Amino acid sequence: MNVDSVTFAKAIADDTRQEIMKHLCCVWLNVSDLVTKLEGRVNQPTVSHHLKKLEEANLVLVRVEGRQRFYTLNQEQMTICCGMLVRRFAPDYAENIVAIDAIPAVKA
Amino acid sequence: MNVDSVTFAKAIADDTRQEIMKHLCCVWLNVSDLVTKLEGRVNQPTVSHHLKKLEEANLVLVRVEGRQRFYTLNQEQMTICCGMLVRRFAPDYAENIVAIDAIPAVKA
DNA sequence: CCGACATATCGACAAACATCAATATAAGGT
DNA sequence: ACCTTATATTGATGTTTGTCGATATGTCGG
Repeated sequence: MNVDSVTFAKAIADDTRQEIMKHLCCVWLNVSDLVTKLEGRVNQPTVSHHLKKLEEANLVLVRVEGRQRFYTLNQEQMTICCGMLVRRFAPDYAENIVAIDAIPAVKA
Repeated sequence: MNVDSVTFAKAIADDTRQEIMKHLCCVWLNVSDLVTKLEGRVNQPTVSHHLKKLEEANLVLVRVEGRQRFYTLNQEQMTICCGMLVRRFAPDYAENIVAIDAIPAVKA
């Protein structure tokens, strides 16, 4: 599922959302865990709302387990989008980015 | 002038702004030129407003010449910010990005 | 079935933002 | 000095967006 560069930018253009992303980096967490990690700064419906936004931008992977939903950051999509941005808006530097499809194996 | 990742994301999280960025990529244009390129979709004060936002995020370079202001996209800042995003939110892929300060010479 | 738990959705509200018309500032040219 | 051109700023307006409380949906255990 591809996403244009404006959609990507909008998805990450929020403080709370980036904090959530940080917590989901290399880790699987469910919604309640995230609410806890955010230490009462926002509450559950808000977290769900942000997760939906991230999901729409394909920036999180979801695993449903019973009544819980576990999320983790989609690092591949992050890399693809950043690569797209550099190729589009920094072509003089684009050679310093390795295309995602040029990566042989990925340790997800 | 450094900029955090949320400021960067907010700066590029708009359709018109990305269109302006595209027009300023590898080219110096003044405000009137940009208004022309946008073919009446937005008018001059709006373009100035967007340029200010981009300038605040250090995403454009400015050259004042008489009463005109020429802008161009700051590709180095774009690269730095995208690199920061990948290192922060895609650490498993970060090795595929060459740090900006590791680049010997840059053809600006 | 029912109650407890996990998450999503809805409606309301305020803040942030993009846009415009009008005006201000500023720099040349005549 | 005056007019013109180039850009910035201001004030208003409509839209988008983040947040919350309340409620709905869905799932599990007993």
